[in-house]
Amino acid sequence: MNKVRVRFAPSPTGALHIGGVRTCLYNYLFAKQHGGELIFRIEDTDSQRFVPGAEEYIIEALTWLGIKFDEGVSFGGNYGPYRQSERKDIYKKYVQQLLDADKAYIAFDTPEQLETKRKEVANFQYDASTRLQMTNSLTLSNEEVERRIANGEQYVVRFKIEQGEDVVVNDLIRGEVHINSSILDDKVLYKSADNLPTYHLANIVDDHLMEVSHVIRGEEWLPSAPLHVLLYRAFGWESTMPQFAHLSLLLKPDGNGKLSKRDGDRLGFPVFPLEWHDPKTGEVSSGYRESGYLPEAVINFLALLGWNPGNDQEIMSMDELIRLFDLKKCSKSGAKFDYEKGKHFNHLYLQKKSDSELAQVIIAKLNELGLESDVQKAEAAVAAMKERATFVNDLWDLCRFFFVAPKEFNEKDVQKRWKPETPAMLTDLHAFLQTLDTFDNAEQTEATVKAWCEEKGYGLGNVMNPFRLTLVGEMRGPQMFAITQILGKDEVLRRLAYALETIK
RNA sequence: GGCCCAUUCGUCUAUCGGUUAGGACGCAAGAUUUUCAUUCUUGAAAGAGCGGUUCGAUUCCGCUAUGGGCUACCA
Repeated sequence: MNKVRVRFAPSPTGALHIGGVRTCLYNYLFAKQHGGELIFRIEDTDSQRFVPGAEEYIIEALTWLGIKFDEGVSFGGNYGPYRQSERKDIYKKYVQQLLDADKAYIAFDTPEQLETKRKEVANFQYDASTRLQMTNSLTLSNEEVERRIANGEQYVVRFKIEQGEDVVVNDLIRGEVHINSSILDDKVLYKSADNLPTYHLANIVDDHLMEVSHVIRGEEWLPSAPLHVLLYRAFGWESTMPQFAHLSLLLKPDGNGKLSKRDGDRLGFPVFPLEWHDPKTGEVSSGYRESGYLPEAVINFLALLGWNPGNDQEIMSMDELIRLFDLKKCSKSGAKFDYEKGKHFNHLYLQKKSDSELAQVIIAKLNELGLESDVQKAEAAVAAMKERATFVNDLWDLCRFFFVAPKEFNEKDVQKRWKPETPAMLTDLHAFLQTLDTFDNAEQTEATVKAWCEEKGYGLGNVMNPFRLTLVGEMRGPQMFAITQILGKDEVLRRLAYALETIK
């Protein structure tokens, strides 16, 4: 196999969709597995849809996820420029080549004229059967064409597709896909209005010039793949044409259709890797990073949506994914996006993090709130609580009570656990705890307190449940004596006393 | 409408003609627990339909149905 060179080539029209992230990931895995290169190209041939900030967003998102490019926009390389809007001269040359070879022609039909044509004629298509009835260089004299251009009349260049040819696309995932060229229309390759090519032309020229070996992209491109094959042929580049692999789409979790930007907010999960502030609408969309996801978890989860290693293994690091990834094992059918499973992966990856690393989240929050930050205590709290957390953001909610004493007590829990005899018992407990030196050994404290309860004839539950209420404020949390150990004697006694004063 | 792609538990999927159709998420039950979780165990849960090919089809072929994509001077 020749040198593997693949590209990820988004349009800067907004935030990078999670499906786009997956496409990029697969390209990355494939490139790394074969010791090849991943190129980052910006396809901004539609000046109308350009959104400022999108390019930076895409780079930041992929960097966060650990996907690295070898060359491209902002990464350098010898095949630039990598932004299509900066390659106008290159495209112009190749369009001319097609024109000279009579494989393309100039057309003056305005969008409005085409629009009315489509309304008049059912299933109208600009192709071999209709092109001779239209206003183009095939029906106009050379002089007339030149006159119109000289007059500044706008035109497009269309690809002249011959009819009746069986075009074969050899897809690495789907096998051979046949399409008859008769159903293809004479695609617009170039627009004089903005001096830019359309996707199809730019794509072929760039992939050829950048020596791309494999085109791994979404299934939405499969119908135009035959057109691309025809273009390679028209340029005489068929022998070096890249191999194609069309990935199945990510579908909405409910109902029908492919996953869209709107689905995230509608169904309550992010569809973007990072939070996105739309500069045009001012709309804010949530992101995986801000929601407390770990990049490793997102990668692992995404990799499995449409691919699997062929066995039961599900947990894989980026390195393992690189080693195991296989285009042939990519599924042909679309995958509904399963948010619950994504959460599960994040939970798993969160558990793998060390206490000291996760404690940083608590420290940051303490600093933010102007509270005293105690690294040891934060680590102990995280150690006690992390297994309950799904997201990084859950950590503070879970650990909060260790650092902020309850001011109020959950009413329902009080009703259920705070019995008439409780104040007397807890007052008694308070006095007893005062006699202990330290709570540093949870097991020992537990044994001591249990023995005391027994001696006093107090039911364990009658003491422990309201005791928990006084320390936590509600009936939740880890083992009681893990709590007392972390809080320490002074704080425990203080909370106990406060609760006895407060709860009526 | 036309063209293309697809179809195994609710969801993601394994199976390269012969299996009690496996795993994971989710769900249910049980165990653990002085609380809430976590965890563990167990369970329910699938080859779209109809025809072929074959000794034998989830697996190969065809049709139908269903889902998806494309059908722009958007990518």
